[in-house]
Amino acid sequence: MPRPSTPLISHDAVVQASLRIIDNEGLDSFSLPRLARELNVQAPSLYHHFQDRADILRTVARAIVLRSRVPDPADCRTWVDWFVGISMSFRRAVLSHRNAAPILLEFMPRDIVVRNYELGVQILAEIGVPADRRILVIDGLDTITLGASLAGAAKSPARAGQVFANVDADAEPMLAGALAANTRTAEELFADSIRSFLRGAVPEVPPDAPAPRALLDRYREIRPDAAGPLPSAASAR
Amino acid sequence: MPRPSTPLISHDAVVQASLRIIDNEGLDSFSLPRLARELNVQAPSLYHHFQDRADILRTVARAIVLRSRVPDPADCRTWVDWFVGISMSFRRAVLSHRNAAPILLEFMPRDIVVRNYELGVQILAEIGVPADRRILVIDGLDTITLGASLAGAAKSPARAGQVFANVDADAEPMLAGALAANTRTAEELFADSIRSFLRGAVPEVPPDAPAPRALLDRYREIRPDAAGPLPSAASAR
DNA sequence: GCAGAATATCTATAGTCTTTAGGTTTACCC
DNA sequence: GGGTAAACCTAAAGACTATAGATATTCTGC
Repeated sequence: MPRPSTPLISHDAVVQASLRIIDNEGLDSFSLPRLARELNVQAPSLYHHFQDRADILRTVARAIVLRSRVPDPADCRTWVDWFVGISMSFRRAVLSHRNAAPILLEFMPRDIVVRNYELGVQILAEIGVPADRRILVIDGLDTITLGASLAGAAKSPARAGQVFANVDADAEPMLAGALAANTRTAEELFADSIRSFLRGAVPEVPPDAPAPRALLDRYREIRPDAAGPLPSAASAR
Repeated sequence: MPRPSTPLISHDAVVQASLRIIDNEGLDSFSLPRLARELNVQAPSLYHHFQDRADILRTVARAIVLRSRVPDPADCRTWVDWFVGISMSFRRAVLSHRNAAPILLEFMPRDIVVRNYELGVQILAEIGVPADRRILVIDGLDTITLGASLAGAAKSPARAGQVFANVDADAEPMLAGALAANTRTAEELFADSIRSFLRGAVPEVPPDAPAPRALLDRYREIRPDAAGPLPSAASAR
């Protein structure tokens, strides 16, 4: 069955099929024969579209991260809202394919992330953060966001909702007590961590200072693809 | 050559040999035949000591994390020093085997980390952090530390020192400018991120409040193995 | 509307890797 | 000193990545 009228394999179909396998059967189940079967094709045919296995995984990683968005200016009353929004969007994108976390660690498309940080630095400049502290803020956010997303995704699915697992109330009484006293969900903890970090890293700008609206609107015109509503929180708790 | 007088394979020897391979040749080069060769042994012999490949990697992950220590009370003038110290110790332990980061993501020994957090919660209680906010602090620190360590380790070795790679001065002028204005090393940025987070998460306790010395000393007596000097920063920049 | 080139699939196969099965010799225990 | 268990071995099954080369279809230019 050589050369069909319409190609059986496309980059998009490969990404979708890969994510279907990884989401439903786990990363260990992903292999070229398995992926080929999902596409009704023989494994070596994939090499006509991708250089090697890593090339496929790189493409999958890009697709996951590309679903994260710069928040809609309308949703950002304060400058803090913007940073919390972009971080949550990334986190949800990662957690919606939690089995793919190891792929993201290896093939994180830094260029996509870096592109969005350009606007982040502009916002910091606009609201009055000194030049020598802007990288501290951006790097800190990058770290917290990536770390929380990957670590959250790596949790066993059963304990995905819990904040900490493996806590023994006998061996760690205070920690167990703190967990009992905690009222926040994992997602709320994440958002509050971002807010706490910003409060501590930028003490001279009040957290409820308004977002620089003109800047956000201008960016939206330049790169309409980057902005958009946050994906649903449904499966990303 | 069956059953030698002294065993050729031991858990410790396997961990050391594994790390030697992973550090020098990369994680892709690690395989049971390669490990067996390093130990002058045949691959299936490893199954007499470990259940499977994952069991070996789990053991390696534990060994890496076990090298992180609770800081020496003498080095902790303030409570913030203690949290910065424990986080830096973990980060250095991970970065001293940067090629092993994917192993840590999959096999992170949460029980070791959790054990140390018990003392963290006790410190927070002692200095007056309200019960319902203690998990926010511990979880935030956990996230930042794990995220910064894994993300830092995942960087290509050439760019290990740089804060951000892939920044195009034409496409991202403000970000490039911020990078130029940054005076901190990656390690200093990490420490400052921790301090910023603590300042923002615990605004009611001054960052220079003293560490609860009695608590730290008591813990050191109970678990002398956990405490100790930070490993050298030599290769963990 | 056809020849030739390029394309998209296939089959076959080499070379790894993980893991199991089962054999062999040495060390340890009573 | 004899039996059992430990710690190694060889052989091989089964899966996966990747390459080589065959084959039929579509596209291009005339």
